[in-house]
Amino acid sequence: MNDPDNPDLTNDDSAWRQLTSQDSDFFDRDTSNILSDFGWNLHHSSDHQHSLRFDSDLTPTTGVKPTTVTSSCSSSAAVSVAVTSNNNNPSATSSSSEDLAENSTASAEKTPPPETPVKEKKKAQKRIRQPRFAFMTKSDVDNLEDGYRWRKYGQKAVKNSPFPRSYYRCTNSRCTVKKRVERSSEDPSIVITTYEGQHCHQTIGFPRGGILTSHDPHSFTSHHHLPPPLPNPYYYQELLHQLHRDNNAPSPRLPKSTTEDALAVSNPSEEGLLGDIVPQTMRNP
DNA sequence: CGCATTTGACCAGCGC
DNA sequence: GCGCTGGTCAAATGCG
Repeated sequence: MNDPDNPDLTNDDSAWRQLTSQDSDFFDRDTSNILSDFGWNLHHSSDHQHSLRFDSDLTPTTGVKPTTVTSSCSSSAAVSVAVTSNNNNPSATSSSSEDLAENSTASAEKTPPPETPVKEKKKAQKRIRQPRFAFMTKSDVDNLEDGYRWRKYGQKAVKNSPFPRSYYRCTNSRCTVKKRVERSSEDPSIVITTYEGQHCHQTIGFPRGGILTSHDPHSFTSHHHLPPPLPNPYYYQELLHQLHRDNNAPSPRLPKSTTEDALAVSNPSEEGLLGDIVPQTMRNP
């Protein structure tokens, strides 16, 4: 990889195309329109900032290059979005950074001593990279309610951050979804949550259909003393499905851009996950 | 008692 | 080979 602090980002020119606000009239449209071009929808609030990042490899056979879309809105509704879709085509991603999720899970199934059948079984399992996405939420609460139950299985101090990173697994025994939660070192009020994998079951907390939309800002603003509610979990699930479909479809029209642009959006020297996810424009408005 | 959390140990990957 | 870091395991502990 090119930057250990930002394992999800690579400087590999062949692996990334990048959009920035300087990139043609494509960005004259607002963020929502941009996302809708990908079949995605953006939901944001006026006083809670959300940033989404998708890191998916659902379509290993498509020729679609990994794509990053970043944007920020200068209006009072502060929105910053970083969307990345990575296919799993080995030829398209020579950087080992693309294998972060796989590595992490492989680590979880570290070569076991042959004495335990359970571990042998684990070893025999073929790891499949899970789609990941991350988003930022301004909240005093670390573990935001998202409709699923999570069991904490680890906590680690993170380099360049005074705040530890917590690791959670979905409590559903058949569900392999994990999430990482950490606070931004620059803005402790921001919680960075990274999901890996897709739930294979329904939520336990939210009724289906309660998706928050940008047309309903009060969904956020009326709960100043509560952790900002996340959009309905199905929202993210559906986004991932959208991503899958789009990656199988003809490549969306994207203006070409330079790697320099890509690097300008996320400074590799920034701290860990934050530097990976948060566009510069959001961190330094 | 069952489940969740805490926390030190362990492992793999990577850079030097 | 060594050290650093991220990620996970698993025993101990806490809690309802």
